[in-house]
Amino acid sequence: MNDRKLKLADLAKLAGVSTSTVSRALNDNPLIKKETREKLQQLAKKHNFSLNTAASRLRTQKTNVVAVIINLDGDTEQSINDPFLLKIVGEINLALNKFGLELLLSNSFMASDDWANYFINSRRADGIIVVGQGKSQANIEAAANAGVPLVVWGDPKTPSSYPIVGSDNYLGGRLATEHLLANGAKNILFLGDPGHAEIGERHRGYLDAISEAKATPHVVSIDITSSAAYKGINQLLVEKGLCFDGIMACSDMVAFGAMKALKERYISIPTDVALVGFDDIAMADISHPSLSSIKQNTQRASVILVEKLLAQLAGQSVESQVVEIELVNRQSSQR
Amino acid sequence: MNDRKLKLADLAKLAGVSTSTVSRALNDNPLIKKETREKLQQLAKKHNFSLNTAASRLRTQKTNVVAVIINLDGDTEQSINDPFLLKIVGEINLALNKFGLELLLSNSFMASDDWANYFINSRRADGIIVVGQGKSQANIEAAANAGVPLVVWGDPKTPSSYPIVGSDNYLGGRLATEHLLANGAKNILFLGDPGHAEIGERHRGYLDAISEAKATPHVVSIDITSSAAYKGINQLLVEKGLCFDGIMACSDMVAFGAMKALKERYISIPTDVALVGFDDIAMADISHPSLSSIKQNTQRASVILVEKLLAQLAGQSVESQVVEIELVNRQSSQR
DNA sequence: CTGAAAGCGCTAACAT
DNA sequence: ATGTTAGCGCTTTCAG
Repeated sequence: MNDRKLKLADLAKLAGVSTSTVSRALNDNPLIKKETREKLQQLAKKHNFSLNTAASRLRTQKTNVVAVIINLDGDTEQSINDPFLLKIVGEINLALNKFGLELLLSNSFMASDDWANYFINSRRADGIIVVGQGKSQANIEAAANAGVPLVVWGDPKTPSSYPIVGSDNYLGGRLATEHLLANGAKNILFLGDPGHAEIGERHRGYLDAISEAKATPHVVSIDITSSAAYKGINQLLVEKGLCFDGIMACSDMVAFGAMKALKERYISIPTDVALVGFDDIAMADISHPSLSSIKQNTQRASVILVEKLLAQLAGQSVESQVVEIELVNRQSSQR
Repeated sequence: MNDRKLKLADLAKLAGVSTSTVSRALNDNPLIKKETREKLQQLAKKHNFSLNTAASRLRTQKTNVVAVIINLDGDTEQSINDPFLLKIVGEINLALNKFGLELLLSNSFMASDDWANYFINSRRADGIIVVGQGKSQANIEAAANAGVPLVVWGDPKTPSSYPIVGSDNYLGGRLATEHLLANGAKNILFLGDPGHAEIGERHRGYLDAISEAKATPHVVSIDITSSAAYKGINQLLVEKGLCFDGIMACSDMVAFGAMKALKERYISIPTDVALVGFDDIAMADISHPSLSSIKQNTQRASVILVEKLLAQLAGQSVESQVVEIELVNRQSSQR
């Protein structure tokens, strides 16, 4: 790093071979004899040499970079506060690294209308992973139809011209609700915004489970934030009193907001109200009472997302895919 | 995006001017007459044209990319679970975007010994922002001395040859402790690992406040995770009973772990034990009781980090800088 | 104010 | 198994 930056040609001169040989050796091209290759790789390491990615990207027309876009309807609240996002982004990064790809992070470009163009046409990235479907899929659809290689973390059952990888939200909603019913809850609230794609599916699962149990559904539609949940439950309690004995929350953060409202009024969890969240963030285990939740397999989903993106880049056609979910049974729903 | 990718030369031909004119126009070079410039910019937009960043990076030897490295001693637990990290990374991204820079995220390369080389020598990024000092600063120091442009989010009072931006951790520790004392706590525990740079400073602040109050310090040294805190407090209670009436936790997540242990034993917060955390994550406001905490100004710190990196890239010498902190007073410490 | 032309550092046909 | 060489698409000196 101290000596003026070496280039491939310098290294070639040092080794007394041609630039193509060095290039091939460093790229593990099998055309190069093993011992030559190893010798050159050692020389490179010794001189602290790295290929200039700008040059090789220009030449190969590939970046090995994937842009990850956090897509949250300008709902900055959630974007900044939900730990679940970090979990996903972290897992995606790991998955990308595994395939030799790098992660260009963006949480602000979704706003502009030609975000896809921005990343792809400018050769900033080879493909895009969109995290979250948001409320409207129109712009994603448009980008996909324009030929932008992209995959989406979201609800895989949504009809789309691009692959969506995510949990079986319907099943999650159903399992959570059935679990509450099995634990004796009769009047179960759904807490969340069904207008949001993934949450809409959770809501459907909830509705079906409720209807099978011949119970009455009740939706408290709120923004996907703790504070909205807190306010929503508070208001309901003020207006109608304790008219429910179970809550299926659309996310753990939302569940915590509800929990706070309940605790402040000394409504016991799970005795008076049983509660299940969604996401299984770290806090679910550490809250008191601990929060039962639907665990999403973010690690597996991330690997699949990357694999699908790569397949797409290789020209294959790819389908949406569901990853399994699991109910994690903790104190908040146990009675 | 449908027609084969245009290049600068194509656009120049379309407009009947030279490539240099187009290049200058798109880069807002004042040399170009205003009307020519606007005409060309419109043409570019109309044809959905973007400059090929690989080519321009190769030519200019600048990437306008900053690598952000999450540095956490391979302590994956915290890395994946602490919402505070997301907050910082999000803010840094915003700050970078403000300056026309992009964020290359890395949470796994710190492990390799030549991470700095990897990003800088290969021209993947112009500079590096390291988030967190971790337990050892040796490798950061080495990279900085080798001339890698880098800034660190950490404790600004740590002696270093690179600029560190972060909160006044000493003051934070002191304020939190003084606050607990003012609320009547006599036996205040410090919960966290003082071997960690930033936490060490918080600990020093704690010690000074304790000693001024002629109280007795007591450190429970644990990993910076909720579960370690939970176990630590549990064990202490088992072995010595309720031998304390206040806890200064090194982070909010750690505070929540402690809270859980206390609640499970029906020890009242804040009546029996008053509690203050650090970071002021969203959950602090939504927990019950809500958690008093030292709020770090991550937004301001992020902007400063980016400014300092830019100054460094411009060849100026830059110093570490402290950003203000603030005690947010909530229920957990109120009596 | 605009144009011509060189060259950033690499890779991959093509040649041997 | 290795070398020669053209060229990826842009920016910028130099010339006008």
